[in-house]
Amino acid sequence: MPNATKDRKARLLADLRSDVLTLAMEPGIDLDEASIAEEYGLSRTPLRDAFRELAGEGYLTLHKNRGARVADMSHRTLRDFFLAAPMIYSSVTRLAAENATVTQLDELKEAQEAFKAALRSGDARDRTLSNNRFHAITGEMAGNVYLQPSLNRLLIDHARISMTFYQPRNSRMAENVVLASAQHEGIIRAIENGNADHAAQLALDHWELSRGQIELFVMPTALEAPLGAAPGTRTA
Amino acid sequence: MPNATKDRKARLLADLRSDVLTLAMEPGIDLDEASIAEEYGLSRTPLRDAFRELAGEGYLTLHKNRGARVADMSHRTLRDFFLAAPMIYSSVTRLAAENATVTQLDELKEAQEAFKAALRSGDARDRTLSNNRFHAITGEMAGNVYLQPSLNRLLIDHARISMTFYQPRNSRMAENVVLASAQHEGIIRAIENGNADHAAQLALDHWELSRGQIELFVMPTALEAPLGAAPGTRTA
DNA sequence: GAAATAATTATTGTATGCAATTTGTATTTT
DNA sequence: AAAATACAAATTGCATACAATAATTATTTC
Repeated sequence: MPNATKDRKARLLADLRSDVLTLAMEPGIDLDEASIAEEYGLSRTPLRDAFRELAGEGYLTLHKNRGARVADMSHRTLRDFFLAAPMIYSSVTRLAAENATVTQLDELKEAQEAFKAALRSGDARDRTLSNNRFHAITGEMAGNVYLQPSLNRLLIDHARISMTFYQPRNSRMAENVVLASAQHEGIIRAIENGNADHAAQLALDHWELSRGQIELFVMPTALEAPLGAAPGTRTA
Repeated sequence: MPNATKDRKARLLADLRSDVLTLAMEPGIDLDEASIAEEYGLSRTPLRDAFRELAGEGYLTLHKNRGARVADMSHRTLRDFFLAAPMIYSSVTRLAAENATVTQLDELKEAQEAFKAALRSGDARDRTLSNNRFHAITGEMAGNVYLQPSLNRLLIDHARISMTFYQPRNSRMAENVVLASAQHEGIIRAIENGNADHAAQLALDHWELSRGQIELFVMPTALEAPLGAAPGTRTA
């Protein structure tokens, strides 16, 4: 009577999702059916079912006769990400302002509280997951079945990119995270007031902040070492 | 030795996809596992696997302990469709012009030939499927993993909406289909020349034509009958 | 006779065993 | 010794059997 298989399957799904989002499972690694099935007390049938479900959502990719892998991330996907994100984020946030229900608004505020708590605790995993949840809720608010799948795929990789690039190693980065939190509050207000244009603009601002943070990491300020003088240098 | 189970599963997937796209399977109806499994000579395990796969792509929806249904279409989805379509179509076509390979371009031309052949034959099913394929190829050309899932969902419902609304019942509608074909040719040229801006604009034009066709059907010109004079009228 | 409850049937979800495919290792051949 | 082939182990895919859940029918109760 404790732990129905149904619950174990739900737990598996939730675990895999957050493990992928937080990079606890690295992009590209393949998942062993037998060991995971045993770990969760499930047979391989419902496990494979869960893999298919997660593959449909973009967390995993399935290769025939080769099993499931954590969805890959290449430099190509990073470029695709930069292209698609601002358009989808602003559109979704606009529609969220137009269609949000009071229940959803409460959920959004709740997610934001969790996000702030994560900032205080300094736990990267919590920060990523609560931020992910915040934006996923805006997707539910928008309620557009055609945009939702793209948003959710963006959110998966946004979480993973943040986990690699968002480890505040200087004050500038730390300030940005606080600013991001303030932007969340602004988005909440815009949605609450049904101000669609403003919500869309705030989403773009929010994206720009995130983009800047990522670029800071991808293209750091160059080292300043005089040519040919660096110790340990072998050839020009 | 003929018809490996693998092939039967592939056939099942292809059949279900085209049946959904062409409305041979109506939105909302539920699929019986046992009968379909028998029809295709498969056991229920690979069948359910196929259902999950198609659910991930948006063709079906899965309800727990209630099996699979053909994805629904409501007035709500129609509104969502009108909102999302122009943005996604134009973005994808733009990216297609930037990234298409020669192989993909050949496939696109091939799809367009099939589309024209379908116009000549007058077969609505062929027209819908070849048109669907044309636009799906532009999605592959764009190759943006974040936009593709939304595009594919749009294409599913675009096909279904076209199947209901695009049955040329007057010369205006028939002309529009020929114009749509010409627009396809324009899109091919723009992609071939790598003219992204032009491709994006042509995609918008193409969308507007389709939208107008749909509106013609959703909001037909009103009947002109004098008030109270219609035969068979019962109450005001 | 209508409503409610119980029993039956049908359908979906899971577990196990077997078939097929792939991967790694050992053996053979040049 | 290197390459190629053949064999063995492991992993994935499918089929059947069973368990659990929902839908239907029959029975009881008022």
